[in-house]
Amino acid sequence: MRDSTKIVEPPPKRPRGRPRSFDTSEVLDRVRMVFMDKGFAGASLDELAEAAGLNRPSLYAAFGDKEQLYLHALRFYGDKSLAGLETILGGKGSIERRLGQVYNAAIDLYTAPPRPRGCLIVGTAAVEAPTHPRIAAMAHTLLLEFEQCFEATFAKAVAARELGRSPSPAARARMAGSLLDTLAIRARIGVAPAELKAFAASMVPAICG
Amino acid sequence: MRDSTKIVEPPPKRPRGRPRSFDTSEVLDRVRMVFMDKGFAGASLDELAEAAGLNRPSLYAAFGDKEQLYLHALRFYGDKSLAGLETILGGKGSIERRLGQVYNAAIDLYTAPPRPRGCLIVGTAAVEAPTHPRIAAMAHTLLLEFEQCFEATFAKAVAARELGRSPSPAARARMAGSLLDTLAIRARIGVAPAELKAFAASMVPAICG
DNA sequence: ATGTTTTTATGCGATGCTGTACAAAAATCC
DNA sequence: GGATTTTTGTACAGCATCGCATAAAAACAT
Repeated sequence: MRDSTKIVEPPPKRPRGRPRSFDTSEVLDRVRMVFMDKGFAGASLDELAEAAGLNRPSLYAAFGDKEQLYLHALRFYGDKSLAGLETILGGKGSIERRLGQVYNAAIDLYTAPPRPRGCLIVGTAAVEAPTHPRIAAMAHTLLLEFEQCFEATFAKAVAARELGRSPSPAARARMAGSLLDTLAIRARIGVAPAELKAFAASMVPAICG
Repeated sequence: MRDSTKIVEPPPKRPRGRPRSFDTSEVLDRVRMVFMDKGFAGASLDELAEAAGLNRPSLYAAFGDKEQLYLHALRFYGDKSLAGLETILGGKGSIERRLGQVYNAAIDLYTAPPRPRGCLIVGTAAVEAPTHPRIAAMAHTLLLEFEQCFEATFAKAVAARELGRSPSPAARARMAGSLLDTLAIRARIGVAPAELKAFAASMVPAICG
């Protein structure tokens, strides 16, 4: 069934051998779910492979051992979350409105059915910090990136005379990031979404005040 | 070497059989250390027994299986922490000063050598929440008790005209408890104590403002 | 002293988990 | 079409872990 009109396709660049039967992003998403449910230490490779829809050797070949697989999932999750944060913070409306949207979106994710899982970084990466320095380092880096994103946004709001100089954008960013930590933790241990949203809503004016 | 003067000793009440060779509090403390290092899922009963200085069957006989052992350690840790919190908050000085003392003490504990371990509740109990409802429930209860302790203190400060009516003591308590969460998480992933203390110090006036 | 009760200590069976080896399958290159 | 390359699926060896069974030890009771 070869088409004779050989269009210059965007170089598909099929590597060489048998093609993979899975999509990397989807595997990392499914694997992340398992890690969020059971934690890093509590998740077995059998569960991970089954959730990913492939078998252990394929997982090992594609991502390495369990720690490396987790790091891949963590990086992927962090980047996606960061992109979402930037999108919301870069949107329209007052700084208070955008901050509120960030927290509502975060709480929706943290408490999404079928069960609240909180945040991968705060809820599962932090536990492993004492025993897995690389996980600790990546978690640390990601939280920093979140705060930098907040800080840049607050700095712009100050420049636009929407916020006062004090507290500094950095200080406000620390408060904003800190609030995300708490929401993630409390969501995971079962605090109701409505309660979390009420708390977040009460904190937004404090951060922007 | 029996003393003839048979003083009415506080009824030692030796139960009946062979006496235990360990002290419950000390075992729970040592076990807690292991749980804080490795997490609940990551800690093996061999490690726990060795750290406790006794063998597995004794652990099982005294506390039950791993989850029950963890729950014992968690309750013990929570009660001790709560007592420490009450002591500091019930002490002398302005509300700001006492709050500052709370955070400094917490950060010292969270970052104590040989390595930062954060808080048992936030750092290890939260992870297990989706898979161990009883752990989640106890963690939830403990965080509530912390907040109630804060709230009572703020209410007293309001009654003493040291704080304004708004934000409410409950709202201030949520902020105060939330800050502890963040400090515990960040300590565990390696943020330096000095940085944590600076952040906490900057938040105290915000909570008391 | 003998018996009873409770804790200790050793050891074991069963299960689960990790990581890899090996052959079949599916694609490209020549 | 045949060779090559990479992925897939099954199977397996090795090890760790959990929970308990069983016997010895250390106390009290009579």
